[in-house]
Amino acid sequence: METQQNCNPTKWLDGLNPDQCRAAKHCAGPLLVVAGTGKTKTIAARVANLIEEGADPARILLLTFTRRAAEEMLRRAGRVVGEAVTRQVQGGTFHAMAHKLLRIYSEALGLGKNFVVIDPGDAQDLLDLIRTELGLHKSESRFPKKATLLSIYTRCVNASQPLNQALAERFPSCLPHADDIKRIFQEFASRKADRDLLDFDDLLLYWSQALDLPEIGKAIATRFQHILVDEYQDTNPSQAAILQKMYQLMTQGLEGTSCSVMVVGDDAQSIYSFRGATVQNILDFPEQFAGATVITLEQNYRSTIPILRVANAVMHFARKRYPKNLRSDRASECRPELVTCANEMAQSTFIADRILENREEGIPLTKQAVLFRASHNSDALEVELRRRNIPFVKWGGLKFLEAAHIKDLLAFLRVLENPRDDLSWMRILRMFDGIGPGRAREAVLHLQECWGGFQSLEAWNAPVSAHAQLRQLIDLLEGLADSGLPVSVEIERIRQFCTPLFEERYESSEMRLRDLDQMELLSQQARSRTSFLADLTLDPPNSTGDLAGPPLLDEEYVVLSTIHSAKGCEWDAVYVIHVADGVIPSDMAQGEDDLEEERRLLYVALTRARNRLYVTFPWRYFHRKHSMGDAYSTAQFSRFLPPAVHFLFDQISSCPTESDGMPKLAMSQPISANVRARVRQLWG
DNA sequence: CTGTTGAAATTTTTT
DNA sequence: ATTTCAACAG
Repeated sequence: METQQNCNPTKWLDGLNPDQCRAAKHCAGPLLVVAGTGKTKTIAARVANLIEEGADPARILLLTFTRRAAEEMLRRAGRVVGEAVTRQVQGGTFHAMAHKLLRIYSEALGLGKNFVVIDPGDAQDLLDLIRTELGLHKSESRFPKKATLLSIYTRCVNASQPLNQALAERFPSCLPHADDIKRIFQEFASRKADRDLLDFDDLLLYWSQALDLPEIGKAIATRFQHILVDEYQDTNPSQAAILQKMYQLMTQGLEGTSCSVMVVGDDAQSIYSFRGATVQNILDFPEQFAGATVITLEQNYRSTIPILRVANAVMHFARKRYPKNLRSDRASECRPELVTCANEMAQSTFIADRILENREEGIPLTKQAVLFRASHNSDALEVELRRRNIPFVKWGGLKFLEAAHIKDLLAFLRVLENPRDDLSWMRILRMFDGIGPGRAREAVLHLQECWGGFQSLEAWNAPVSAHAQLRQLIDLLEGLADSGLPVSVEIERIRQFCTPLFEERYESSEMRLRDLDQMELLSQQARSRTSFLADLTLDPPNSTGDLAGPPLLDEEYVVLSTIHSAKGCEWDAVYVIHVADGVIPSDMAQGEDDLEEERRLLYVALTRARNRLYVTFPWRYFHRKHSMGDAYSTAQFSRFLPPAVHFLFDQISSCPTESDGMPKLAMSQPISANVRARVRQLWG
């Protein structure tokens, strides 16, 4: 490569251009790197460089957006300095790191030793519970639902906005209920505190608060010497505050030693404002961190020139642009394709055909991905791929943990972990005959008042229909409570207990029970129940598929992913489907800022492609909304791809009448028997 | 209060 | 298609 002449001939800096090299070798102080691509490489090189220069790997903190991203970077760095060394690097998401630190300092912080992290689903349930208790569910005008309540709450906490402002800006329809919402939130907060429950937002909040305490703050911050943060454009004010405090305390506490903070991001790729993220964090970095060095990486290493032209064209019409001149020297004859499909079926057919064609031409399935706005956008395609035996893995779809039966299982584990977790108690008790929300609450109240181990449940005046089940429950919990048995054994016993209950309660109980077996398998790797529960909530497996074990290296599959989940990834061939108005931008996006975020979302999708890019949309699509009359309507191409930019594409129109009679291509050679088996197992 | 039934409303993105 | 809500019988 021609770009390495300015670098030292040190191997971990090989292949970096001068700017990347500067970022990797930056020794002390704040550093902002604004970049579209080449970030992963730069961060990995910097980690390696720090270690080679003598930094203690255990005092490097690498904060990323997903755990997968952290692993990838450390894997790369590990190739240079050795895996044994990079394993010591502290890496993960803000939330996971918060959890780790809070476990260490829980007592000093006045947190219960056995605090439990609750996922957004639990938080919603708790909000719902409070809402009904306060009798707000039957007010005359429609009261916001639990999901809405949680997003309002999250917004207030993460953007540190007062409730009224958040409501006015993002949820104007809820403004009339402001007072009641406030009451719910107050109760929500105090109840979590009473029961030692922390939701995702609390994790950040507690970390931030802990840093304000003189002793503990210093102790936490000086554990580290160098902090690196990826995807900084998608951090929220709460995370920025943590970073700022951390750095301040580090510089105070480590006088004489050099320390650094590096953030990497791209304002054009900020797509998480719905979660409170703000691009302002990147823009304000030089002010918030005095003396910051700023490096811009303008060279795009990923995409070919024709692909980059399309991406740049999309951003060209952006209302607010932070000019960046992305260059590529990857010439190509191959122009992106803009495909109008007659309907969703035709779109699926087109994609499946192209995937196989590209595979014939030497692009393995693993280097191809289909991206879309909403997870259900791939429904029809999934049917088609399955029909043709094309293996695929879907990212970011239904969350495994959201399944009722998995929550049931976790409720048992949580009660063992923290008997004050009344949410979980309610969940368990409601499985029994004759116990509904009312009785369950009664029981929980009873337990709270006179807790003396699990047998206290016996003293509660339960309905006769549930007596036998309750007796069994007490035996189960007592048998497990302080037994020191591994989690997998606990799950095995719980499974036995649940089997008759599931068979009565659920339609497809066999499938659900098999899921519990998967959980048992998964838990065999866990160090303890505590860590098993925490890992599961902070880094949930996406589907049953993730539980079937790590995919083998020789397995071939196409990735189907929401655009959000595709962040930071790249593929040789990328298909972006459903690029229609109403999908991208989503009908939900109302305000101008929302629309701009949708535009960036499309930009992110397009720039995932290295060599080949296909943009498709179905012209006629089916409405589920009004089942009478007009079930079909016609769509238009996304407004972000106006006719003026169509010349950058090869334009194709695929008609159903043409392909109807044609023999469909199918996977000709078996890819590998175990993929088949796995695919069958997943969806059969 | 529970558990069932049927009608009505509602669909983004995720640590 | 799924979830939420109201109404009613036990």
